[in-house]
Formats: sequence, structure tokens, C-alpha cells
Amino acid sequence: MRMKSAAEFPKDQLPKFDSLQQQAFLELWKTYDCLKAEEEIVFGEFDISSQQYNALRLLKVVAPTPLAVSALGQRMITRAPDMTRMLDRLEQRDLIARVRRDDNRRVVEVTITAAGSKLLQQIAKPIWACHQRQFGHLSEEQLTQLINLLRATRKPEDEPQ
Amino acid sequence: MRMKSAAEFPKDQLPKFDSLQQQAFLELWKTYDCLKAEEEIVFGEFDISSQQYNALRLLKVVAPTPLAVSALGQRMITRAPDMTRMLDRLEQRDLIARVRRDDNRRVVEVTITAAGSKLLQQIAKPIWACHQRQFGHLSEEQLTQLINLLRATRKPEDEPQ
DNA sequence: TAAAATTATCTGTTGAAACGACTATTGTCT
DNA sequence: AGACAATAGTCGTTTCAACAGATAATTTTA
Repeated sequence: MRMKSAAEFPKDQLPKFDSLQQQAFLELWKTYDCLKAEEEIVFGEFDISSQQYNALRLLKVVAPTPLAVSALGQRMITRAPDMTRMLDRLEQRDLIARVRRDDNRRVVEVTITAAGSKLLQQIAKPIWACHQRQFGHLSEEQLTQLINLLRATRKPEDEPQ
Repeated sequence: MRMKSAAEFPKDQLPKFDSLQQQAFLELWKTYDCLKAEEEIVFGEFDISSQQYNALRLLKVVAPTPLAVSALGQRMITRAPDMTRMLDRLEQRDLIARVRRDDNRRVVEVTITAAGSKLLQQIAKPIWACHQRQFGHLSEEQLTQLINLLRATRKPEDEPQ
């Protein structure tokens, strides 16, 4: 986590109003929150959280190969420090299966079940429609631009492809 | 909440891969989550949540005029269905004050206290530095572009200013 | 090979979010 | 005025997230 001291930004460079940077953050927050709320309505109809959906999605990608809990955790978008209990809930609903690996009994491997795949499939269309509603009015060019800017925000080194 | 039936998007229009729209959403999510995590570290040093910071910030803007709980709630970025207890916590720390309005005894008005203002002031610099770290490498043009795209995403009607 | 360190996951606890139901106050309609 | 509805905020409960510490299995080190 790179840290620059605040002193690197001397007072006379401080904008009088909230900085453009803060504005960008607030817009990002607001926008994310709007879209997430709409998504959650869709997910809610299937009694699932976006976190859970994300986990299932990742498991589906590699299926039928299992994924260790830690590997799954690392690939999640939002860092989840509580994989265990999230997987508990999915397991109780028989959407995933857990197996302790034999050649290394510390790791627990997770796979998506048929029921889990089916649920994903059911969600796929409404969630796709949701994203269409949210971004459908933007041109392809605007979308790639947005995506590139978001990437550039996260990764200072690699600018637009 | 406008709803289009999924049928409006016939199968042969479905992209083989995840749609650009979904990609945009995931980028937005990822980016927001990254930035938020960094912010929370800063806020954490002051034992405050971003929600609470937001509330204080809004109160500061209108200070010394008080703001009704409902008005505050509506201006919050993330809809908070639990204003009461959030304000409880802020009140316990003497960062805000609550007064029941006399001419309409249903509404409770909130103001930021001197201590609250002081805390905001202490946070201001580190949080500004945080936003600089996060967005400082983007040009002013890129930032306004990003802001405009985010706005356009939320509000289909008004395209870039 | 026994002790120490590391890895991978689990559990306990605490605080906060979500959702509804509830109370109090005011406004409206007859 | 009295009944009914609307508004503003609070409280109760359940569930979830975050952090720390515990447990168990493996690897490293002396």
C-alpha cells in the first residue's frame, strides 16, 4: 500500500472547493450504490446476495474442477473475510459441495452443484437484463471508455490498452 | 423502477461472452471496492465509518442550520434505513446534537457539534491525500470524462454537460 | 525428530445492516 | 369534533460482516 505523505500536496495547491478527485469518488460511490441496489432486487428474488452470486459464478467458470476456499476468496471482488460462513449458507442450500482434500487435509475444496448451476442459469437472464437497463443507453464506445478509465484508476501503470 | 421484460433482448443478440455491460458493472464494483477499502483505513483511524463521515459532512455544509433526520437521510449517498441508531452513535460521541422541533414535534433536527466539526477538520487532510493517491495520476480531462460517464450511467436523460 | 513457523480454515464475539412493526404527532375529511 | 390517513421517527429482531483468536495440518529448522 503505497503512501505519500500529505505534505507532498502543499496548501496553495489545495482547491478551494472539494477536489475533482473527491467529486470523482463521490460519483463512483453514488453510481455503484444505485446499480447495486437494482441488482440486489434481482438477486433478492432468488434469495441470494451479490457476494454469493459472485462465488457461484467463479465456481461455475472452473467447474467441474474444484476450487480451494482460499483460492475462491482471493478471486472474489469484494474481499470476504468470512468465507466459511458464506459457504456454510450455500452448502445448506445444496448449491455448493465441500470436500476436504486428501493429499493436504488443511484445504477444503469447493465445487458448484447441479442445483447451484441451475440457480445461476435462472438468474442469468434477469441479471443480464438488469445490466442492459443500467448501461444499455451508453454507446459501445462510451462503455469501453468507462471501463478503461476505471481500470486506469485502479492500476496507475497500465494506461488504456 | 422501470422494467423491461427480458424478452426484449432476443437470444441472437446475446453476446457469447459476458456482455460489455456486465464487464462495466464488474469494473465499477472492483474499482469502488478498492477505493473504499483504502478510505476505510483512513476513517478507521478516527473510529468512524464512511456513512458517519458522510452524515457529518452534510451537516457541516448547512451548519449552523439544523437538518431534520429525514432530510439528512435523503441526502445520504447510500440509503440508510437506520438513521436513528447511526445518529445514536454519533450523539453518544457528542459529534452531533438532536433537538425535537417545537412547531412540529414529530421531527427531530440534527446539528453538528463543535467536536464534530473538529473531527471533520482532522480527517479532511488525510482523506484528501487518500483521494489524491487514488485519482492523482489521472489528468483533469480524464477525471471529468469519468465523472461525466458515471453521471450518464445514472441519468440516461442528461448526457455530458 | 522435536520444536517452531506457516498455512488453511474454523469459531466466538461484537457491532452494524435490513426489514418490519410500533408510537407519536399532525393533517384531512365529513 | 371525531375518525381516518399520512408523516416522522423509534424500537425489536434477525441476519450479516469484521476482527481476533483458536484449531488443525503441514513444512521448515535446529
